[in-house]
Amino acid sequence: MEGYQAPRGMRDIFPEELETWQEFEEQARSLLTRYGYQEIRTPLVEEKSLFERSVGQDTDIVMKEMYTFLDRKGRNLALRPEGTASVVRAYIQSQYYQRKKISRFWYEGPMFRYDRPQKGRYRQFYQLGVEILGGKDPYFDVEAISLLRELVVAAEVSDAQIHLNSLGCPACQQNYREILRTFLRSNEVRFCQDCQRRLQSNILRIFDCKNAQCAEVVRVSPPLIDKLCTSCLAHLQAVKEALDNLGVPVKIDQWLVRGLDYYTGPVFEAFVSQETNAIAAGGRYDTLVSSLGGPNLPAVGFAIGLDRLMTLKDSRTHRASVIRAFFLGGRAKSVGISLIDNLRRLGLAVEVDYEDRPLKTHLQIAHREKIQWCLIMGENEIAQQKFLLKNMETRHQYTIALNEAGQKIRELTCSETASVGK
RNA sequence: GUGGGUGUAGCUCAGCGGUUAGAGCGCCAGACUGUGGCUCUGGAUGCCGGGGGUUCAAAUCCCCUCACCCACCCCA
Repeated sequence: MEGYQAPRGMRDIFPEELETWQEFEEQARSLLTRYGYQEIRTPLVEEKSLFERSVGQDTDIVMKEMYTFLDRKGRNLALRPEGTASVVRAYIQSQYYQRKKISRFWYEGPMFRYDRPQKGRYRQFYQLGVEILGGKDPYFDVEAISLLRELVVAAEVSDAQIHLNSLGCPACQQNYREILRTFLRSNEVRFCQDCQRRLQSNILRIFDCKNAQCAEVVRVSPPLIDKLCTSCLAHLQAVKEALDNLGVPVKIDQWLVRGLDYYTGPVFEAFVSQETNAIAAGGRYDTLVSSLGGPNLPAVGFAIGLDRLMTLKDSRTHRASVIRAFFLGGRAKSVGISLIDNLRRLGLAVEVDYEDRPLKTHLQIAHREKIQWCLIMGENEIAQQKFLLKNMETRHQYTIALNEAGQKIRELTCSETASVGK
């Protein structure tokens, strides 16, 4: 009652942490641009049924994890639990496929799932995703996977491992489910309760079971990869070979399956050593566009879990790049404020401490707050039409004439910041 | 959704029926009137997550609730 707190599983991200995010986002944006991807922004809210149809009626996401609500007109809406459905919907709605043969989109933003929170798992979490729409060639899968790898590398986390499998086209999948079901039926009694259920609902999920007995049965069951049709197998092999040639390390993982229903071909997940959960995942979804009412166009994409990735990325704390200004005495304050006003116009970042404190205290505060540069002005300086610029790290202090402020500061802060290193 | 753990000062935690709730770090003030990292001296830390109950007495025991963490389920 007394104090508000963020809803369960949702959190605030403060500037110190955001610095890490922004560092990555900068890299990512540059990388994505170089790969020819364009940003797309879609609503956080969509019709609930969009996700039911795309993600799948029988998935946990749809069955128990969606934030749904009726709006004032009684529309059945949902907070997006993932990004692909929205992008595909936007693509179809705008008939974007009429403008370009191949569309390469990327997006970043919050997703919502009513999960039980854990470390690196939030009810509002952030994904950076990529979708290639309209491309059938295996090289599109290759591009997606190598881009994923580049992005993870850009995050400077220790080496990522990418696992690759193929779920096969709908025909393969149906066929394999039957084969697997028949095989596993004979061992049904040995499965745990969860797997008994999976046998009915989502049979491929049995591959993920950690129960030792289940794992034993799974180990001897016929691998999906052996049951792929020639075209699906060729596609997977082409992807694997091209990745090998490119020097993108991937590991075929025949037990890899995905939780969303729309995947139809190669699927992949990225892992990093410190974490058992995947930090990114994706795959080919050749039937989704048409099943959402669009033309029959193939597609492939992936999403990175940024919350997870960012906890692994080491955050180097550099000194604030902003100049801290403070003044000793009222006259200095009023002269100083018009000085910094000019400096800002020249593009310099300056923040002011307007409080009247002793110089000593100002410096202490600046020191504690890891400020790199202090701009100091008092009566003595005013008398000489000058001010002081102090490098807090080297303790060097420069006396600068008011009329050459901008130029001098730029010289000093550029050269010394660079030489000091970040 | 299932099972378990933890909530005490800004932070890390101690106290686990018995006066007025503690330590370290941090913070504030002074020594030091316009020059920060050290030192010394002094000071404040707080609805003991919230609500209810048991008791002469609750941070401590019980119930409920909220949040976080861990393992499942699932997922990124």
